[in-house]
Amino acid sequence: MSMEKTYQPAAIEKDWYQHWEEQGYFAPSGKGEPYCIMIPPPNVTGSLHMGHGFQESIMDALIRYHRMQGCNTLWQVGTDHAGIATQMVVERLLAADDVSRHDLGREKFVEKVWEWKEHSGGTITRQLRRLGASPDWSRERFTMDEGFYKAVQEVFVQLYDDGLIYRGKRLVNWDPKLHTAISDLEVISEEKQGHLWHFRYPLTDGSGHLTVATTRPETMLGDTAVAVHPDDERYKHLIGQTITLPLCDREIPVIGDDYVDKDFGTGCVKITPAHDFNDYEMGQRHALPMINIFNQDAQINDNAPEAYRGMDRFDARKKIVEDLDALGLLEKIQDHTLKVPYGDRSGVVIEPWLTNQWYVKTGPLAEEAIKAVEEGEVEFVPRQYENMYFSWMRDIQDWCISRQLWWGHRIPAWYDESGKVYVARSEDEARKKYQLNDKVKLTQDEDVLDTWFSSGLWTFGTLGWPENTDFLKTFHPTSVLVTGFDIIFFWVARMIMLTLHFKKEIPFKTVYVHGLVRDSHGQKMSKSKGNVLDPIDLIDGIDLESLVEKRTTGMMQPHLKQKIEKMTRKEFPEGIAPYGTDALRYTYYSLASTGRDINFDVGRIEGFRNFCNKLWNASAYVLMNTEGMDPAEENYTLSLADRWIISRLQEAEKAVAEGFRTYRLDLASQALYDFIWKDYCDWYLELTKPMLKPGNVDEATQNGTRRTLVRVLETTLRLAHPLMPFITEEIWQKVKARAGAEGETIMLASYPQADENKIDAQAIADVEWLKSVTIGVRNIRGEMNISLGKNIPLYFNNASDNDKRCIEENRQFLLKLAALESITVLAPGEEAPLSAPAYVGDLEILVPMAGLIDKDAELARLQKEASKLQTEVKRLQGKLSNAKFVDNAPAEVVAKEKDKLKDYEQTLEKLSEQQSKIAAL
RNA sequence: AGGACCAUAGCUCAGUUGGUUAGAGCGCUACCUUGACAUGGUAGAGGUCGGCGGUUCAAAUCCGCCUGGUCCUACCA
Repeated sequence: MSMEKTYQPAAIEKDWYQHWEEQGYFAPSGKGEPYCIMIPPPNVTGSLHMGHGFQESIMDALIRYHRMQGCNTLWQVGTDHAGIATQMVVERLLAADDVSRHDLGREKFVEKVWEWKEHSGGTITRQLRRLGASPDWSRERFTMDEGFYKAVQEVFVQLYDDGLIYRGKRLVNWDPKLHTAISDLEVISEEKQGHLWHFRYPLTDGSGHLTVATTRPETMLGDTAVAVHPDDERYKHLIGQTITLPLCDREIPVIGDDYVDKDFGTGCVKITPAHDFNDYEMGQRHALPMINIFNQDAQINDNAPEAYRGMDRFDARKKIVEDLDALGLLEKIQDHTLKVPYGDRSGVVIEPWLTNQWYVKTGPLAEEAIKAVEEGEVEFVPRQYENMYFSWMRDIQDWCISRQLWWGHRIPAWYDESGKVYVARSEDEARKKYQLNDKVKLTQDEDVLDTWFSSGLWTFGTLGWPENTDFLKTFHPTSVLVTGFDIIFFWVARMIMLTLHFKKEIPFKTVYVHGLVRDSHGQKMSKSKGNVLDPIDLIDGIDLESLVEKRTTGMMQPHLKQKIEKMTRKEFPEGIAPYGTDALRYTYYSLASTGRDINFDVGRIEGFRNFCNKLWNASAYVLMNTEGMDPAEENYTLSLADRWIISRLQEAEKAVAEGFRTYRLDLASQALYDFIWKDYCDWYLELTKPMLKPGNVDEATQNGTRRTLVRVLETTLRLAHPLMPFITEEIWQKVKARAGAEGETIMLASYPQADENKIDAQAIADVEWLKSVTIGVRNIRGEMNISLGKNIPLYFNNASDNDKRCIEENRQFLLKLAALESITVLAPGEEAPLSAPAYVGDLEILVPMAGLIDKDAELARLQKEASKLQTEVKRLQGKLSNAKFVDNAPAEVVAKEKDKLKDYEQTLEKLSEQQSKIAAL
């Protein structure tokens, strides 16, 4: 069974994936404890980015881990219909043919969207396969699925009947480009440089004027009051009087309200209840009229004076400032920094606008949702994210759930001709429910629901609710939700609220919150920064020209093109090498610690590609040395090395399990990496070499070595499989027979569990001894530039009984690992040749200098060692001469420090003896 | 304005309940194509753990303040 000289991921990944999928290995086994993860449904228009890659890799590791542990594992995938995003994509396509959705009409347009979805939607779920993800594809769901729509309707109707959904005319965040309301969370406020305009508003009685300051002059057309603080000595006598609003010639009152900050601006605020959230509330308090001055495009409407009608809001602003200036009413213009709200999809300034919308009354739902987390029913990992959750939940606003879009779940509400609303699952049901006869004409609400409304039902809606299906009974509540903190409010909070209300149970037991993937300098990856990495490119590799091309086409700001090109060429002069899926996944795991930012450094993936190659080549060695072996051979004895690697394996298994238990995949992956590279490859494989050399040891010991070699490898592969699925499967298939393992696939093989009884403390201690001695010799060789090709004689002096035993038992190992020509143990009093020394406790390891070592170089080496120790000795002496330390610290700690000091002092003494001996030459 | 998180080697990151000569990978230096692996091996250099104070016998670790960074939430028109 020969293997390629280097690991070639591209050669095996697709085949294995296809095989697994065809064999149905991803589906729940139907046996064992249920374990379920629901994918946070990515946007159907999306494609796989680094953040997805990271998240899916984590979920897949958790799923594979539990599947191998015998759980009945369901990982359910799907996408959400992303109302606004998807509608925009399709509209843009239509626009290319100069067609608008209004040309097509609603029904035709929605058909087009479905067509698009069939052909182009779900790119991301296809890309998921490249990551080796193992969800049950047969249960892939979409938020617009028929069954899911049923759940959405059911929830809407029930919430309405429970009094938790209502319709109301209120100010909403209106997107004048997309012509829809959006929720608070979809509004991004950005700090901008603007102005504060000071206008004089004349008092109606002609006795003077008030000066108001505003950042939005155009809204003055809708002013219905001017507010001052009731205690403001400057103005309080004016409360109750009126001013005549310039340009509109309307009389509006001066009111007192302690919302006004006396010290900001002029202390007088113009109040526009129809176009500002704070003014709206003040309007409610003072029963002010609301004058809406904008149409849906945020152009001035017919409620405003004729001169401004039809103008865009920003043009109107300019015009109004000019006109007021002409009237001598512009007092001054100040520079002013303010937060401007933008729509996160459209990028245009959001307008508070008065419309009829549907709302969820979140108060009662939030109360339960807070309780679930407080009482530990739902647990956040890391815990600190609970604060974020609580702070939002305790200050939650009612949730505007209607959207003026065509793509989405249509609101199950009907109106009669007088505008009275009837909520039911269908028009028929509405008639029955509200006892309406056929003469009443009903029309369905035109609006659709916020995508997150349906996403909120994801855990139970996708399992068949409202029907009580077997899957629902088995897998709900789900085990863990894996998500980014950016989505705690959007989604996690809403899922908890809705699921508690409808299922009377939590949606998931644990929320594992991971960080956000950024570039290696902590910058957010974005097209406009040109620092985007595509996970697929890291897997398959990409040449420089294609990468530059990819990063610089379709840019919103073409002027950045040159900069991005330069940066890309500098960072990736050779393009990106193909690293393979397992290396990418391993990189993700190594970064999955508790931090909030994940800085992805391409330098690290290369290291893990090398790691894959290391495992690959170690396996080649194992295969080469176990050819033709009988896995059932019973004539074997385990050597020290065998017992040691088996012990270390148990410890690695423990560490990996702990990493999974605490969601510290960085620690799990590190433990595994160290075990494979440092323990298994660097030491154990080297130790097997002298054992397998003919004539060195008896047959039973050789059998033991072969057995251990292949069995530890086989176990390690299973241990590593959740993290690196492809390479482990490929190798496992080659070694399983020799290791006496059975099964069709490593995916379904059992997961290794640490066995304390297999931890052999003596073996660990002995190998530690062996390593120390070897490293001592190697240090001398390395520092003295003695080639490893040259075998050297070695002397031991001052050996204890234990040292002598170790020397004897490890003679073969020592000869090989330290490349020795001979080993001599000096008897007490016996004179050693002049040597370069290393010390392991009391044991002196001596490399004779004759013909090998230069006097000055050796003196320098000894001096370096000595000064290191001197620093330590000084530190320890100081510590131990401090009575407070000796009196107060635990006796063990003091004893430990004393031992260390003694040890260092002795070594130091020997070093200086040695120095003077050599110096005397 | 309030809050969270972060600051450890040139770079990207670990560091459990306070006690390690503070670790890893990459990069760097020297040597090495040794029969698994040069995507490798061996050895080495490199850190007043952001700053200042405090608690303690003992602080990278706990507390306070400051500086720098990232990000939430709420905003003064």
